[in-house]
Amino acid sequence: MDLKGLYPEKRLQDSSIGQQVVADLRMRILSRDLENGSTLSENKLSEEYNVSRSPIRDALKVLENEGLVQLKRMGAKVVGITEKDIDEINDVRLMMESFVFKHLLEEESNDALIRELTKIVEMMKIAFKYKDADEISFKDVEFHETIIKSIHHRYISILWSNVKPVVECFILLDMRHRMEENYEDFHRVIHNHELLIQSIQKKDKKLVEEAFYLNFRDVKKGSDGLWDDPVSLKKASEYRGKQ
Amino acid sequence: MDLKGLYPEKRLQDSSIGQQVVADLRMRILSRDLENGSTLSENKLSEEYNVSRSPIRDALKVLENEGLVQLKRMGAKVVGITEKDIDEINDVRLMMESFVFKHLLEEESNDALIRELTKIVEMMKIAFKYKDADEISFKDVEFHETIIKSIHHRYISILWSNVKPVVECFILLDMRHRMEENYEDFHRVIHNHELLIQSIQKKDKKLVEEAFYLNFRDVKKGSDGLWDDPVSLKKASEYRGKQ
DNA sequence: GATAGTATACTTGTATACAAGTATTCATGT
DNA sequence: ACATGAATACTTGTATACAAGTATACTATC
Repeated sequence: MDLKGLYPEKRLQDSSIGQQVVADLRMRILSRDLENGSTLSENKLSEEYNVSRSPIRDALKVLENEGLVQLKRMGAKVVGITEKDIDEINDVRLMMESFVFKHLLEEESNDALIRELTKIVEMMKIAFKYKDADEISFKDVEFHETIIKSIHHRYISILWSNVKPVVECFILLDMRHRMEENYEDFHRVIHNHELLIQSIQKKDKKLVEEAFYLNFRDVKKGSDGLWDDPVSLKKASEYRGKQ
Repeated sequence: MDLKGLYPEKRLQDSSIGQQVVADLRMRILSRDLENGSTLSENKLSEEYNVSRSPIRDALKVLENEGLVQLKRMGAKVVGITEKDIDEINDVRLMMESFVFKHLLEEESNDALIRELTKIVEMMKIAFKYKDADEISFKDVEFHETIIKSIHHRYISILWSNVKPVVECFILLDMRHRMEENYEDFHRVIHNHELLIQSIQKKDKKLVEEAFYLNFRDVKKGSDGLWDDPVSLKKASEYRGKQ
């Protein structure tokens, strides 16, 4: 099988071919390696990846669910994402996390959650120290996932599982981009997460919303223009760290 | 192919076998025809439905996305839904529609939307007049979908598309149940939708949230106990109208 | 040259075949 | 009686084959 390798391969260790193809295609779409509006053919893809049509079919179905392709009568049309879509994803992330926080207020203690989040941020710092953009990304996603899952609300978890792959993918590209262009940004990224922990701990509704808002706004600012700039995107997608 | 036929067949006219199986399995899971906790085998299902494994596989993947089964190493474990899950679905529906309304406030005119919603409610009334529980259900779903899609927000639409099938399914069962047990409820169902239209028209944030809340609360009240009562569920699932 | 009709090369959806892996069962040895 | 281990019957994931349908291109006709 011939993946483009934009997605960290160690994360695909025990995955089926189908899942590997999904991860690869997703990265290719978000990084514009596959042009928006172009049409993917199951046959051509299966040739390109040197696998049969079965895993390709599976992959395209998953991508359709995520809104990255449209399965038409003939071929899968690449939809991809623009700057506006990133804003919209963050819209719904903010919506979901606000929802979660409302539920967090009803719990008697958040100690376990706080502890877990603190651990993740500490690991983010290590990843930052070693300039490992990918690891920072995964920890970032894990941070937010941990918050969401903490309220054990089945349907908010299902919603999250449907946006998570795209979020993960765009954070990966975003962080790689920052690592090259806005290195100092990471201090703020980490600071924002610490702020979030504090405000959750204080159960201060206003503070939390501010922290959420700050986080998503900084995310936007740091990568401004990235998603409509094919050159930066290509660079980011091919970034492999400095070590 | 041998479907159980719990899902209105006319809606499956041009669907692929895979899609038909999804709809059938979904209804069977929600109506407890397939017991929660039981394990589905691709082979057994393909025998039962007299189709090959391919469409069954597709179906199970879709159901996994919706959280109705868990694809384990051996077999698909039926998760199904309880009364609590219904509450949680309505939680996220309320969250999503509140989000949508916030965006609606920013539009200069909602006339087209109001017109569309009014049309749908009128059709609901006709469906009610003819005691067509299924058609009422579809119009109910269409009503909420119309609101959600009206703001042309890609990711809220994607989220909706992921919960829609389950919502549709549980509304179907719910309405069939009411048609037999709480017939008079429909007046309130329709009234609630009219209320919702009015409050959207007035752009009154408070009124809308009240209307949303009322709608979802009444939904809950009207079908209280249904989801933990296998007998009622079975009756509802087999309901075919009085004509 | 324009148009209608046909042939061809694609497409998807389904069926089937196969390989690799896992649970279960049953027999064997202690 | 109980543990160990091999045989069996399952499972999934992938590959391949086929049927039915659709777009494209070409040819024949006006």
